[in-house]
Amino acid sequence: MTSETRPMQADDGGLVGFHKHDHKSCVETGLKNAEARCSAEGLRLTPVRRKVLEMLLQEHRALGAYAILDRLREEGFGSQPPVAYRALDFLVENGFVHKIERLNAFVACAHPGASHSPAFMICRKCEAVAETHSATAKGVLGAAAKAAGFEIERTVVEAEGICPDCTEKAQ
Amino acid sequence: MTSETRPMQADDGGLVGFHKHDHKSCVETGLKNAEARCSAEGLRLTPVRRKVLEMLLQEHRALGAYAILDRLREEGFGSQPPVAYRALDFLVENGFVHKIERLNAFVACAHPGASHSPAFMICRKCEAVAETHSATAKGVLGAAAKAAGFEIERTVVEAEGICPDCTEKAQ
DNA sequence: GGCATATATGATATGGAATAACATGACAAG
DNA sequence: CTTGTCATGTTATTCCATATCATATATGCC
Repeated sequence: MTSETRPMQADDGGLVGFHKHDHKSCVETGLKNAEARCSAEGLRLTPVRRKVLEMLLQEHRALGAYAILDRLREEGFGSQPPVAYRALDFLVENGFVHKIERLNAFVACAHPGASHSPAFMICRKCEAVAETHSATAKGVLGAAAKAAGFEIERTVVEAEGICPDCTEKAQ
Repeated sequence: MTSETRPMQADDGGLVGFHKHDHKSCVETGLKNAEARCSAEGLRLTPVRRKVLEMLLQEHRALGAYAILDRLREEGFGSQPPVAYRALDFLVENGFVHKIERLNAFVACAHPGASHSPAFMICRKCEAVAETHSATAKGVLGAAAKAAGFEIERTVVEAEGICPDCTEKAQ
């Protein structure tokens, strides 16, 4: 479930999620980062938004909107769908959170600040989600798009499969 | 949804890649192809399944499950969600149809028979969907995955933006 | 052909995702 | 204090998806 127990692996340039790492600092710096960027850009990281981001930073997996909603209710926030969706909209719009289309669920961004077209690897067993950049993939697809006269605004790149942990355990 | 109200036009009539083409033969060959493969592989292209495939071949855009369901009802088939979903499951499983995760909707495969990890371009204005192969994108992502020890089973590659038609019309 | 088995379909019910529409609260600027 | 703006709360609805069970139909075997 959690990433705490995963074996250490070689650095691969920014992939987060299947690696052992200092998870507490991961949450802290994530929140700090968001606060910094919000105050810099005049965005308002309100209590609900902050709470949702915190929840997502605590997991390196995707959470569905209704899972988020349940926790919001427990924490005394509003308990109706729009409460969660509005917070998520804000976080996604400003790059703090990504939506995993394959799962209709959300993960905290692992490369805060970096301008990115992210790509994801989703483990279908443990539901862990790792993020990596896909500038290259966008470039390749971009060529096809250019040839067709299609103007890309956003890309969704998600790979589904088995993470290293679950591969090991299966043996 | 919106795809019901958008009239089929002779001149934009099927955008397989946003190109003009003989759309009637497009449907015919699509069906013929499916029949051939099914009889070759011992699959059963039953009336519902065939009808759903035909519907999707007639549009080069994604149809939601409930839009499909509406038309099935009109044609005298069962009118409950599982009827549509079961047919779609069969068609997707056997590569005749793809699901567009971004839209929670379905398109007929434009490269029948080819073993592919498809990639899609989705116009957010007219909802047209073009399919292209993404072997390259998979290769690039595959490198990152291999480095991480992640075993890719399936990829979702979808670009959202504006198709050539809508770009022109906007001017 | 006639029967047993597997598969496909039909219908009911339910749950989860997402948004529309409307009302309220907090707060800053004039 | 009023107005405008933004965030939040609430209700209701739409759309996507699946579990379940009953019935029908095709297929393979005798």
